[in-house]
Amino acid sequence: MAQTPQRATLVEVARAAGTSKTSVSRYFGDERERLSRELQGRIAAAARRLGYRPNQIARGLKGGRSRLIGMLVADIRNPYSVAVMHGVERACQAHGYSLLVANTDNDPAQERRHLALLAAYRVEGLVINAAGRPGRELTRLAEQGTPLVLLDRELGEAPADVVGLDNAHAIDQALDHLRAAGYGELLYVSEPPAQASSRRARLERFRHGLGPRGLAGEALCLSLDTEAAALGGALDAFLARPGTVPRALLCANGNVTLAVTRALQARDVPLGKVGLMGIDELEWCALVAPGITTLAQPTDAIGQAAVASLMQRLEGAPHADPCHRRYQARLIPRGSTCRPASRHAPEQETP
Amino acid sequence: MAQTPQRATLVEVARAAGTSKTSVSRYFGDERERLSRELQGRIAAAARRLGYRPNQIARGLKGGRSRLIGMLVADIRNPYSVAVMHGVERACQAHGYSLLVANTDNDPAQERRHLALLAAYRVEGLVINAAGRPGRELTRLAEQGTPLVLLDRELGEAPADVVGLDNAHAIDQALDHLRAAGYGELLYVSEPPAQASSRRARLERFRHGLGPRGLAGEALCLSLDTEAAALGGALDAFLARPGTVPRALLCANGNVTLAVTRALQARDVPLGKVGLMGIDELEWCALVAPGITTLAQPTDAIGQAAVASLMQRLEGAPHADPCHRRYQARLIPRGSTCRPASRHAPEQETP
DNA sequence: TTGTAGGCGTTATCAA
DNA sequence: TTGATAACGCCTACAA
Repeated sequence: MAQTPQRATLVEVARAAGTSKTSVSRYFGDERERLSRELQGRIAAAARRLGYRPNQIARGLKGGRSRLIGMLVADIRNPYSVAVMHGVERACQAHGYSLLVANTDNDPAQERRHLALLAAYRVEGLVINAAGRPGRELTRLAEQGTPLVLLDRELGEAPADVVGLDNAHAIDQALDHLRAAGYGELLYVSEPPAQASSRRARLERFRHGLGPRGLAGEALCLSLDTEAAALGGALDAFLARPGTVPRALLCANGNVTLAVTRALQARDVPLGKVGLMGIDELEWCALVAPGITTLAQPTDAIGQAAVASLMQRLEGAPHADPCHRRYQARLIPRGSTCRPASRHAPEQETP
Repeated sequence: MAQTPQRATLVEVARAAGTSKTSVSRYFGDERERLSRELQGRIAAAARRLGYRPNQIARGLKGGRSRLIGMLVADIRNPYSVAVMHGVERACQAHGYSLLVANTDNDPAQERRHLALLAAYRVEGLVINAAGRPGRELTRLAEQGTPLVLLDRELGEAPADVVGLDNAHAIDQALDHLRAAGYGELLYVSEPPAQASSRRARLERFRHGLGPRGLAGEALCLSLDTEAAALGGALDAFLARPGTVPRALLCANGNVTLAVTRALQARDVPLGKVGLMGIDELEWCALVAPGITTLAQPTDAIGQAAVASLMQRLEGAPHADPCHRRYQARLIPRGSTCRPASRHAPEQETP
């Protein structure tokens, strides 16, 4: 019971197999072929008997290769973040890396701390899905040679690849869809754009996309955490406005869709009569009657692309110019954008 | 641009500050007070100038303390898992540890691989929310002194603490609530119980809890991945059964609730007339009209308790007997368990 | 208060 | 095909 067989080390295996550290190291490295069949057998037996596992920490120390990728996530409970993270993790694994995840809960202080931590573990690359406030820290990391990938936000300061949604096109898709469905007056609801470039990109495209399509509309930016009450008021005002043009709400992301749906339900507003559409597909969007129209992001592809980008710089051209990879959203039309009056065939899903 | 200032090391800082490795080590360790104010200043300046960050990998090598906690998650896209993970991560951080997350996608092969990986990184403790198939690996880890905590499943083979829901009491709460709401015939829907002890515990309690309450019912166990079609058939059969006793469905976890809700909606079954209740609170349960009654798990507390358990063994009594921590669910009554006919005041939420 | 020397488990560079 | 030996960056006696 109190017996603690201690973790076996390379030397112990070597001793047990009657050989040298070097050979054992070669066996567990990628040079197994250089060893005689017989030696291989002895080492294998000894290792199994002792339950030996190479110490990745020591390994990382020597080679300077931690085989770790870090990921900074602003909100780990956000389904979008998790979906992307899933793609990132699978891709890391496929490349022989492990993923060290740090959640910041949208707190700049934690962001800074976690960034330092990831640096301390000598992650070989970094996927960032957070505000990126500590631009200085990031810049230094980049200068020291750590490849950076930003998810859905540009930082300007640090040289980094960017992977994310084609925001402009996504907004275009939304506007086109809403117009085709007969809605003429829109309210765009977003979280504060200051914190993320993708929010700015979407907001801007919304504002500029109205006129050319003959749509009216305005944007509402608020923090879901601190200004929840304001949302209700704004919705009331929007819905009570005089006029007969059909109105619709466009939600800038999944969190907003959730908050708006709650607010509408609290007001007994039937979905569809007032249009509702959101960026980000969530598992429940089909369940809330009559179904909420969404633009689904290819989260898995985005995650994989992020890692691919890191790998490229890790193995290939570390100092190539930053590149952008923009992915297309997929429209999933549902009842929340079919006006009961003029219900017509829903658009086709983009394949 | 092509300038790569390389990462600074302890020795370089020492040289730059005109002192020895030891003092710099002390400065960044927990012995800053032993240094003269003046030396502290020199070291601080040099470190800042060089952008020095202690290498956690090297640090871990010497002391054998990686300051890493590992977490094995069966399905990282499951909101329950993520919620617990959130608690785990925060707790780790509070104790000065980082969390290395490994997602297995419910695949035993990946589970084995990831377990080996976590071991290779010398995680000091392990939180396990997966099938735990490789019992041998776990047993060895435990024998080698790595504290283990199982989330919501017992393994028997390995000595490990268990943290999770008080399954028996949760089922009791569900049965009591459904009976009080006037439902007399129940269908319990669960994923295959073979893979997790908590599923077995819930299932068993369900079966034994019917009689004493004068309820009729049966259980349906199927894999949501491979037997989705069977679910629809079983629901049809249950709903079409002759008799007038009000019927209700009890879902063993959030995934089941989602699948069942989809199936009911595809059949245009109004919630409430047929009762629906699920274990696990999900953000959309309030949104699907008339609201789905759930039993919420205290995920944050569970996550924190898991880490607390690890810390206790890490710092205190490593070989104490395995202990169980069971947390109570909180009933959130909603419209899906109010029969339209005999609608009565909803029960009070447990605080 | 400060410094010296050795070692943690591994890989890499030699030489045999 | 094998092995001795020196790093890797840090921590920790021990000594001054």
